[in-house]
Amino acid sequence: MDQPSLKAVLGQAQAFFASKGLRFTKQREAVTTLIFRTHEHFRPEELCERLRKSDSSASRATIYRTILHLVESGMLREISLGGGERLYDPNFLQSPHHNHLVCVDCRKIMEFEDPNLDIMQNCITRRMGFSPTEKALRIEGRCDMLRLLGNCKNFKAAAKLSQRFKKKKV
Amino acid sequence: MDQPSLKAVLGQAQAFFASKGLRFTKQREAVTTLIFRTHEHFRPEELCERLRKSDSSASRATIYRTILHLVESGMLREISLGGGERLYDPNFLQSPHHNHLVCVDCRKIMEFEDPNLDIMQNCITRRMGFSPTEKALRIEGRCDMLRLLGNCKNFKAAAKLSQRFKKKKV
DNA sequence: TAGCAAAATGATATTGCGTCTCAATCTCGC
DNA sequence: GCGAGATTGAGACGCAATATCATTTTGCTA
Repeated sequence: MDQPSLKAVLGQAQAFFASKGLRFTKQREAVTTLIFRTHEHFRPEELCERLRKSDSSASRATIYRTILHLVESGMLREISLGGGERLYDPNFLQSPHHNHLVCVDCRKIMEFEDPNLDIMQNCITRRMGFSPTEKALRIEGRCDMLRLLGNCKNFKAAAKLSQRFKKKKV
Repeated sequence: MDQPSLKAVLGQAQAFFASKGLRFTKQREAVTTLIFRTHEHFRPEELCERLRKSDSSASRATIYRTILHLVESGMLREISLGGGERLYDPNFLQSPHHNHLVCVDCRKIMEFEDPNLDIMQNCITRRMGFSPTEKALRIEGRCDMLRLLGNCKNFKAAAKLSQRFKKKKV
């Protein structure tokens, strides 16, 4: 799907806040802009960091509150990796039906769509007595980076590389 | 699948520890027993609580360490709900291929198996350049409890109920 | 059996992330 | 301009998980 311009996104956010009788303040706009300017998944604390580095400003409390609002609006969604980590995904505006494939080794996340999978997901959900939501499904796999590294002659180097790889926020 | 006796499970754990040159101490046995005596998903902190109430004992540190070992052994697996919560699932010994359906409202978890889904999962994983793991897949849905509660005449009561429902560790 | 080294434990400190509180500030409508 | 209600930000707080480290336990060997 075409990706909506930042301007359109901000408009949508503003409309949502208005519909709730809330104000679209400078801070909320800054946070929203920061979130939707790129298409990266992010951790709230990262966002705080990024905002601190930018010229705009908003306190941690405000950032967390704004995230909650945006989630409520449906523009932003939480996705959870293992390890109790919480990420947010700003990409549901472009592709409302995408799912996530997570690497169990390095936590890298790939997005994908699959209509057949969606159908099956709905069937199973109903079969179990639940009702389907628009929410994503998550699959785990192995992106094979570690296995490839394991084949290196120099294991030390491989280990180091894999460490760096793990730390990289994907 | 038949569920293995606790004795067999303990034997398997002991064998794993031995294979790693580790001891199967009183504490580790107590933790392992507590985990596999029931088939409930659990939070580490809950386990600490349960152990404190029992006649055996192990410190929090030991409990966390034992959990890690059991995960490494493959007998125990981490499953993640949303909200950064971390649960552990002791049921992969009986049904190695089951998946989880999680209610987005109350976090209730249902286990299910579906060979077709497994096949599709494998296809997608490979298509994306990953290799499949034995790891579970997670679907989200709505168990409809909240919707049903919403139909109550007495909304206050419904809200309270739903709160209790949310708090209940399922 | 005594003694040693490695493994294991447990009390405590520390970290990280998220929430809560509350006084100060802002904004909108009157 | 005024007042009510919304918003903000600084800091306190809570909780889960990890790290540290002195002490204890265990298995092995002399």
